[in-house]
Amino acid sequence: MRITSRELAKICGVSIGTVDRALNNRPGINPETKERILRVGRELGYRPHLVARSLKTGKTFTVGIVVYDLDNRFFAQLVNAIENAARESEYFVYLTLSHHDLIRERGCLEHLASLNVDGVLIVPTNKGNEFIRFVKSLPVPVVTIGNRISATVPFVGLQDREAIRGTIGVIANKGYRRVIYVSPPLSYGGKENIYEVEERYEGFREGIREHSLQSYVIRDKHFEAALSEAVKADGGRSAIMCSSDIYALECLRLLDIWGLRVPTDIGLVGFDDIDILKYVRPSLTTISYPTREIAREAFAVLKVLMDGETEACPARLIESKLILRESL
Amino acid sequence: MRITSRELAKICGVSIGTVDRALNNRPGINPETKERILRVGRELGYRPHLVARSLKTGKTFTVGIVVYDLDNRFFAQLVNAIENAARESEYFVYLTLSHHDLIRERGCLEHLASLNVDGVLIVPTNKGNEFIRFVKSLPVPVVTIGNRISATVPFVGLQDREAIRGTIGVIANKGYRRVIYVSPPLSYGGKENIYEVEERYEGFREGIREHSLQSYVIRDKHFEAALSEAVKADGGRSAIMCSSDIYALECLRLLDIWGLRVPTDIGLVGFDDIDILKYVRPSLTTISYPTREIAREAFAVLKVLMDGETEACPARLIESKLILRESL
DNA sequence: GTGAAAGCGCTAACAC
DNA sequence: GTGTTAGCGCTTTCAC
Repeated sequence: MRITSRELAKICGVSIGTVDRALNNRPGINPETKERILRVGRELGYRPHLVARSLKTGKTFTVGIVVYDLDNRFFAQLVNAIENAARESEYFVYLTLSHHDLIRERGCLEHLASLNVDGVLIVPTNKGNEFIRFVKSLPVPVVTIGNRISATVPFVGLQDREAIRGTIGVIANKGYRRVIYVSPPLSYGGKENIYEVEERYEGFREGIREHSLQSYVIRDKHFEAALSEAVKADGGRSAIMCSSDIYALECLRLLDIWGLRVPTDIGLVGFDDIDILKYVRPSLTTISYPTREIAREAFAVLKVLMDGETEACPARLIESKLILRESL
Repeated sequence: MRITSRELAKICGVSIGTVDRALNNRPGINPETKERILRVGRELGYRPHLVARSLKTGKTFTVGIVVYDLDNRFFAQLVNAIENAARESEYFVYLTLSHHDLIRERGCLEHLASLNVDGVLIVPTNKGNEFIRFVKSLPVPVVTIGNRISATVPFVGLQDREAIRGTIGVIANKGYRRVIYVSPPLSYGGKENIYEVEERYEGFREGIREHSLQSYVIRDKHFEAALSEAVKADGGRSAIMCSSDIYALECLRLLDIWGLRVPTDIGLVGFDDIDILKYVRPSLTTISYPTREIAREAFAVLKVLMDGETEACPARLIESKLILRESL
């Protein structure tokens, strides 16, 4: 059923070394011998046994990915783009899902290490010194995406803070005097890594300060009541800044129910530029999230590390831009 | 950095065989010895070398997945659910994307075979005898999902045909006299496997026949012009049946532009029940696509095959149901 | 230009 | 209860 290089050697009446030279384009082989071996190999459906090769060479040409899940569009696109980038460099990907679970995430990393992947790309849920030490103890290079865990661990992410701060500026310039910030927490208890959420919030605060605007912050998961109160409160022309498009869509739905028109009565800005926005009216002003670029960059950074660069701790911040549509 | 079982044995002053007994819960070892080995192993960060284990045992506890891409929600959810199902059985997943490319898909399968995965789950793009032979020649069990390639290859999919046929019945009962079927092709040239698309179309034709309705079929990729003509044509109260929600949303957008009200002027039904529908108004009547169930079932089927069942060629058709909302 | 042999880290069969 | 050994399929070094 499955033929080994040793068997192929026997069949061709040559040594296993010669078969290896033929199969892997190594020098020092008679072209005719090579041709014959390759032909027979093809006929017999010889397939290299990558597990055996890896054991010998120590390379698996595999990268491990750890993300929360793929129900989230962002992660799906990210993994998609990583697979593409990896494939271009002849790497294949092991996919593991952490489900935003601290223990499970560590399990994923342990397992990937045991599998001898050449590198790992992770959107981390864990944070803190102990985790940083753990990550550094792994025998493979790890690049974090989105949620930074340390300046000493390679990272690729978005300029979240600058993006929101700049957007608040645009909001101010458009004459809004008050911004309602909607950012339900991804997690409770403070154990999870919500670096990106925090960065966005910091950007909001900076923007508010810079432009002396009024602000109202909603961080409850069930934000309907809070939002209702916020929009009713008087304080000048208001805009809602959401930390993600999903919340913005939810706001849009609620505002519609309450009979408030966007952007006439109130402005609305999202974050992520998810693809379903084109089916929504009024069209949503949002901040782009260049997932593909992040994925490419993350793989590129990992590649450098996998290729032997051990001293560097690269970090890249990808720029995002405001996409002005009808809702602001 | 990385410690092997042989080194661990030396450090503990025992043989490698004893270490193996300790690490893998094998009988015939003094509990104290075992405890000591485990403790030292933990302290030194011993991690089993899964590549070496696989080479020896022939099992990798890995399944390969081949899908078009993850930008498509359906595939993302499918892969997500497969990863979950696999993990429950202690399997990990290799993810490969075919991008609906015939050659690349074969490459994915070849590679997965070389990697010695224990099984493969694939939503195939290829079809035809030659491909069927190729799939059967692989040294690992393969389960096809969605697009069937042969009754002799394990398959898990949806009852597409019955679902649409039944839906046409509901449309007829609601008094519609004419159904416009919108199903832009996924591919051209007839080389690609569009089994599911074909099944849906067959279901449509059967339904039309059963209920003696008028029909109008649109299969162009750019269907705006055709749809415009179709809705203008007279022929009694009409409903649009789309082969996927994405097209239904597109139709909704166009109908809105043309000033046609749904469902007052025209009915509309989608397929897949994608999650963004809740942000759309009028809410869309659609046919469910129980992705999770399909994924679970597919993995379950594969598991049986991986566990040694070689004679059977299981096939499962998952039921889907019509979800009545405002648009019909 | 080709062959022989060692060994990657593990498991499993067998010996004691 | 523990040790020894062969070998999974490949790559790589060295000898001829």
